[in-house]
Amino acid sequence: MDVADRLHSAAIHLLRQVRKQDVATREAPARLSALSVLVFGGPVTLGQLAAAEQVKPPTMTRIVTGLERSRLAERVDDAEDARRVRIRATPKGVRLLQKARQRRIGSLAGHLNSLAEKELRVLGKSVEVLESVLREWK
Amino acid sequence: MDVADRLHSAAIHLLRQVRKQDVATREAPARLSALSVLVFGGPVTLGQLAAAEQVKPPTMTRIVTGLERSRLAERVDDAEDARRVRIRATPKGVRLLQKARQRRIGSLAGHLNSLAEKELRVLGKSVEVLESVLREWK
DNA sequence: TTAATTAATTAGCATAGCTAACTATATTTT
DNA sequence: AAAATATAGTTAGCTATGCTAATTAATTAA
Repeated sequence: MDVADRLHSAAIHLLRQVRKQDVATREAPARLSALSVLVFGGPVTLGQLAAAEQVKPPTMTRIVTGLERSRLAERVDDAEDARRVRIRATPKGVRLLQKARQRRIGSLAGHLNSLAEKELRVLGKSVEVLESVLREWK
Repeated sequence: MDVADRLHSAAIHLLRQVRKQDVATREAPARLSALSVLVFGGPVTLGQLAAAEQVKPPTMTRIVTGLERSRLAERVDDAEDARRVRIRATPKGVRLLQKARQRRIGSLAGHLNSLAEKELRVLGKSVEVLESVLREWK
C-alpha cells in the first residue's frame, strides 16, 4: 500500500513536470495524446481511438476534426466497412509528435543524469517490473 | 534516454488505469486534482492553487466556484491581505477525496500484489529515487 | 498622496467532455 | 429478399475547462 501510494504520487508529479514542455507545440493536450496513439499505434478507426483515449465517440470526432484542421491527421475511408473511418497521422503530425516527445523525454533524461549508476540501474529494473504489471492490467 | 522514455510511458499508462476509478466520485478531473492539493497541502490562496495546478487564475476561479457549489471547498477571507482569498477543503471535501484516493491506491496495490517480494523491494527503492529526482526538479 | 503593483474576478472565446438523437451502413431474422 | 436489428460515426446542445484582455479592489512604492 505504501509503495502504491508513493508510486502514484510520483507518477503524477513526474508527468506534471514533463508536460510543461508541451506548450512549445501550441497544440492542446487531448490532441497531442490522440496523435501519440496514431503515431505509435498506426492507423485506427475513430472508435478504437476513442476507446484508447477513454473518451466517447462524439468527443473523438471533434478531436480528430481539430487534428485535421491543423493537418496533423486525416480521415481515410475504410475499404471493408463503409461505416468506419480510419484515422492516420500525416507526416507533419509524425514530425510534430516526435519533437514533442523528444522534448519530454529530454527533459526527464536531463533530470535523471544526476543519478548514480546504481540508482539508474534500479530505476531501469523497476520500469521493467511496471511494464509487466501494466501488461497484466485489466 | 531509454529509461526516461520507458519510465515516461509507464507513468502515462499507470495513471490512465488508476484514473478509471475516479468516475465513482462524479466529480471532474480538474476539481479532484485541485481538491487533492487542498486536502494534502492545507489551505492556500487561489493564486497558489492555480500555480500548483499549472493553470491561470481565471481558470482556478471557476474550478473553485465549482468545488464550492458541491460543498467540497470554501473561500475564506485572508486576514493579512484583503485582496487574497484562501481556499480550504470542507470536511465533505476531505472525505470525498480520501475515498477517491483510496480507490486509486487500492486499485494499484491490487495489481502490485502479484509481484514477487524482490520486485516489490526494487519498486520501493526506485520510488525513493524518483522522489529525490522530483525534489530537485526545477 | 499619487503611481505602480498585485490578487482575484468578469467577459468572451476555443476546446473538450457528456448524452440523446440522427444518418448511413452491415448483419440477422423471418 | 425484406424487414428488423445492430453498429459506426456525426450532429446538436449542454457543462466544464483552458486561455487572454480588461476590470475592481487592495497593497506597496515613489
